[in-house]
Amino acid sequence: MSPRTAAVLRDGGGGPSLRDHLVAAAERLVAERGAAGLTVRDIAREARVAAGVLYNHFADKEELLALALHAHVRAAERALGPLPVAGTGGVEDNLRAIVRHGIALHRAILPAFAGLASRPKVLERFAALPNPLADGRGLRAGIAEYLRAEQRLGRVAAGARCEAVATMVVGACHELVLPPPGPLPGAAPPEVAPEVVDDLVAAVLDGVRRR
Amino acid sequence: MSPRTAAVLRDGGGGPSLRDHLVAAAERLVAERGAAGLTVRDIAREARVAAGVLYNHFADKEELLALALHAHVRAAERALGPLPVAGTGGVEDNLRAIVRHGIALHRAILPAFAGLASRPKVLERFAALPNPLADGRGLRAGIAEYLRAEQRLGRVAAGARCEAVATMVVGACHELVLPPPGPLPGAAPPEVAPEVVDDLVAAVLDGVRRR
DNA sequence: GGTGTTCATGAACGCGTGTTCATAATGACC
DNA sequence: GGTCATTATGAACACGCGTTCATGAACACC
Repeated sequence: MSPRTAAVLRDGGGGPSLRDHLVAAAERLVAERGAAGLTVRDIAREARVAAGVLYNHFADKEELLALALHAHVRAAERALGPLPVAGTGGVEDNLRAIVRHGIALHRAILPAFAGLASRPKVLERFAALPNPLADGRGLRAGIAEYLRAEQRLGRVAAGARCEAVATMVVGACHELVLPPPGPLPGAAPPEVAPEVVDDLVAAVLDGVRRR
Repeated sequence: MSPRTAAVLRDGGGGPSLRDHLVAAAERLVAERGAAGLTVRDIAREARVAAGVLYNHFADKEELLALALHAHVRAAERALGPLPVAGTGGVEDNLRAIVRHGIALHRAILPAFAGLASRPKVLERFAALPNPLADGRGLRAGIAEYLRAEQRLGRVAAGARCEAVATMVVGACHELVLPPPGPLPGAAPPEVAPEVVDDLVAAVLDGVRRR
């Protein structure tokens, strides 16, 4: 890209800066292939820019990847919208929506983070950014909060263990979306059948105790 | 290592072959640092052997890592022992034991697999080995089987969603053990307090429905 | 005791990586 | 129109990786 193009991208009052352009390119690749396998040259090629350019706008590769992951997560959250509000609708329907929300969030986000556990620097930088619902841990907090609110309204059992249930729900969503380690490690996480969601909700509602 | 030492290791009727010695060294490193970051030279150094030696005994690095992971998982399973048997003891105590089992298994195994999602070749080779309880998916099947057996005995509710509950339990164990993506990505997964286990069991038993 | 085979050694190769740097092209300003 | 500050370029660097190979040492056998 020529300096001219850069200037075009930079000025214009709110037009996208080249920095944003680079983050967007990285975000695209992160969504497609995951952040773990990306190289600086991959990102530069996607942005149609020489590799060295990145270092005019970011300290290093990790900073750019963290920003791309952040943008990706934020986009997913925006697309999914908020969790149900306690006191509105039925508890069972709300739980179903929550489970679907969790599955969709994990399906959208998990591949981007696959393999990142062994590269802590990106995760550190990512964690340092403002992350409302970042990594699913925020989702757990949101679900627990919803349950406690319903509990205050008397719509779920007074003795319910809200935190534990939230942990189980998030964990189940995570688990259902994890790709099986077979010979075809497809990039797309598996779909989840509606009956599975219903069973999950039923299990959360009723437990296993014989009555 | 000299060829003499190699011969010493090879013969002796049941003495460990150099191949086993290498797998054991790799297993040690896998347990300590995880399989993702290991290099051939790391493993060779741990085994006190030149790096090229590996290629006399394994096709490539992936084969050795898969075997090391396999050995690591089998060792963890052996150390943990079997799941409770349906019909013996109390259901609540059994569930507690199952949850503890799941947490311990994930704590022992998860770090070894951290970051491996982006390197499918190792996982493929690992999946091709005989894995009874390998990756936690087997644990899910075991828990579901236990619950169905209890159900047949009339000790858990006839309407209980055994598969869904198993998914939630495994997912919760996984979730509790996942290291928070903070500035200190310590190798050791977090401990889990006994009250958390109790809450989880209570949630599994009773659900959240208002009665 | 000589011969053949096995197998560890350690240096080397080829490649891909993140990162840097001198160069040159561009627009802004007087 | 000339000067200057920006900034993209693409070649280059240094490093670490998986892997290979000629060398030589040690044993087994006749």
